[in-house]
Amino acid sequence: MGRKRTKSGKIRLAEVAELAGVSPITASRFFRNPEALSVAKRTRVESAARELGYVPNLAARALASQRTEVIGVLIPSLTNNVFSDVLRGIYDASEGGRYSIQLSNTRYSILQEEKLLRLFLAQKPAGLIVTGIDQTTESRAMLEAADCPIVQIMEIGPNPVDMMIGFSHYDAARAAIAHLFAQGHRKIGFVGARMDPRVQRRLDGYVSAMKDASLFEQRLVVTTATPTSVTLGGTLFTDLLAREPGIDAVFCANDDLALGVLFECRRREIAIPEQIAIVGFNDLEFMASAVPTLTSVRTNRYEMGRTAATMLIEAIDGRRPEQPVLDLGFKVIERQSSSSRHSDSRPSTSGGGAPNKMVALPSSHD
Amino acid sequence: MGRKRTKSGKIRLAEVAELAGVSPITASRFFRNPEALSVAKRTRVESAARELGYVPNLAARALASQRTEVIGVLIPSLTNNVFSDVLRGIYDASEGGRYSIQLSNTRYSILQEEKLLRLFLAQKPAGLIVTGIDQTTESRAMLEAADCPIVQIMEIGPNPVDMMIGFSHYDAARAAIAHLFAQGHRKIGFVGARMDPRVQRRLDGYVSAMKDASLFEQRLVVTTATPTSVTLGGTLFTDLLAREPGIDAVFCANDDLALGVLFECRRREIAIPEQIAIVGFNDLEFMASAVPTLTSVRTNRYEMGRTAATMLIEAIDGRRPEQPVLDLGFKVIERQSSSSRHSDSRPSTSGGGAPNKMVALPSSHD
DNA sequence: AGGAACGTTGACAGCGCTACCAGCAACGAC
DNA sequence: GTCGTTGCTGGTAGCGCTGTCAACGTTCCT
Repeated sequence: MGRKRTKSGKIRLAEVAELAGVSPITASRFFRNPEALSVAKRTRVESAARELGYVPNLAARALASQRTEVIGVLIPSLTNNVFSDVLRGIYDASEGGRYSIQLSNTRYSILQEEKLLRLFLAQKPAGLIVTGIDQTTESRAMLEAADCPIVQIMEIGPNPVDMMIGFSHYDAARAAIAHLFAQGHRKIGFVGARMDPRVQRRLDGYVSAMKDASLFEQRLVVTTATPTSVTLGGTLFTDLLAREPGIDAVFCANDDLALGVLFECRRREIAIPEQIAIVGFNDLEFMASAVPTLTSVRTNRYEMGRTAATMLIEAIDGRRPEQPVLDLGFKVIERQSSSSRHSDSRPSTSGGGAPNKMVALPSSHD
Repeated sequence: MGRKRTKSGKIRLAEVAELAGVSPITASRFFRNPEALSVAKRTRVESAARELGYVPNLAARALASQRTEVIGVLIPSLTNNVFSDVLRGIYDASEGGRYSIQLSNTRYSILQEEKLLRLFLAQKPAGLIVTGIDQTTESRAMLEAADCPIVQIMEIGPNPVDMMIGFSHYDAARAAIAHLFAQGHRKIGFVGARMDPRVQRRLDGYVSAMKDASLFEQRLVVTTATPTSVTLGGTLFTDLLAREPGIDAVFCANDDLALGVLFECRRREIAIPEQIAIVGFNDLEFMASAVPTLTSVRTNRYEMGRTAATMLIEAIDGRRPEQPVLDLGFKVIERQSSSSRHSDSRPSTSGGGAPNKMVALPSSHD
């Protein structure tokens, strides 16, 4: 016969209902849709629940309702500052709500992503946030078949699975190069690490801008599959100089590399920006504080995470956004490392303070 | 009458059991303790499950077994590099296993931590990882009453709730100051931000080392509750110089501040280490690559996360570690920014390469 | 006044799995 | 030959909650 389980000692919904003098189902409704109850019963259930310290059993709820209140998040890296900002936005937006975040790390592998996706979908998540637009065809099929809202983050592109929020890395790179052109630079090198799809698109933007100006040369591009680091910035820049000593500017695919280039210039006593200009990507906090201050392309990472989670939760609750694809754009933040007007240089004090020049552009979808 | 639920269309354990020609309970055992089955049934269930593409329903499992396979992780910040390394270790160690990670951010508030703890414990997690040893008495009571293994990470101290892994921030700070003393520095300033309990203990270590040498002065200490940043390093250092222009070294409570101090010295044309030596804390990657390279106290953050999760999972599975408190120690990595032997300076090439001097010390518990 | 429409409530069964115990066969000890 | 003992298997009864539908009372309309 049956078991003699320890009954877990916890307060159940039935106890709350009994104390409140209502049926269990009414008590259940109180927690899911309080407006459906009469005010009298609502207050009775509320005080009963409080008095008993009732906490719903999520496992039972998930089993009975055939759905979970879990939002799956797939990101390629936990180390990269870029994703920690996005994550913070996601967590901030989900905090206090009924949905909990289930995070997994694809390590920049789309096969790993596919595996994790399979795992996630088997648990019927309430929603999914996935990074980028480069999934395996298998992953893509699973996402399209999934019966939950999905947000793709970090970039925008054609054929969204569902919702999409990000910006055009291609356009952002072109804007960075346009800025360098405007400052009079011509022999502009590209330094990139990891070469994940988004970095690749920044490279594509660089190449197209250079080709448009008939200035592209393959030897101006130095990339590696190695994960990014400040040290690597110095190494790649050293390679670039060896190949083409005559460069007058470097566009770095991210800010860590840019900082590495800055330090390498210091070691080699190369004057910035007089001899070589530097532009980074993402506008991490330290860029404004370096000596000289470093130009970068600002991206709205925290906002991206926050908005993605907000949109997703709205969609889960049945309020789909009017605008399923959101372009958060970017801004080229001009600082000393690429400024030809030296009189504009900021005074030699701690970073921050003086407003930076900005070139704001919405990225166009192509 | 009953409902006409859509039956979710998914394969259930009963179907697997039927195809394998065993009872559902035997099939269930296969997934939890395969050794308990005869080899014949084991293979039958295995192939049946594979054939049907069976995925266990975690909600049903959790409901029936009265426990979840969730490990709760409470950390104070998602932005801080320090925690992203720890997190990466935790995720790496849990990957592939049966436990999933539930992460929450306390934002350095022990009240928020208490709230989250209550939330977590209500769901009966399989285990918990909490940051630090400074919980509210209420939190402490909940942790002690919790019937799951718990690991406290980031530091070690007396009275562990259960397991503990970290190092002594106090001793690490003392070692950093001892190193500066050995290099002949005497007027050593302290720069700290956020002032969470661990930074506070680094300050305590600094104060005690200075007092031991009869060199302590209150005006050598500049701190703020503001979150840390590179820019803030410059600002605090500026304050420090204003108070005490005669300092010959700065101990920074973390590496971001140290980088900010480095840049501020550049702005003020203060020679490092000739006029002022700099020591940071954590040894983030960029420290080895800065110009000059920056001395720091290396902490084993990834290992800490990894080991914490591994220990916790072992404990959940009933194999408690012999050593419930683990001191991961630290190392003072001496680099140019605090080296009085200038001939030792590294050649002007990209960072990395030449081995660094190290002073390894296990932290003593006091 | 009769009935439709609405708002509110409750009974019932069951979501998919596992704890508990019992049963059964095989084997060794006495 | 009988009695444990061990190893494997299965039956039963839930775990705590919610979907479905029916039923009730009230209001508003014709």
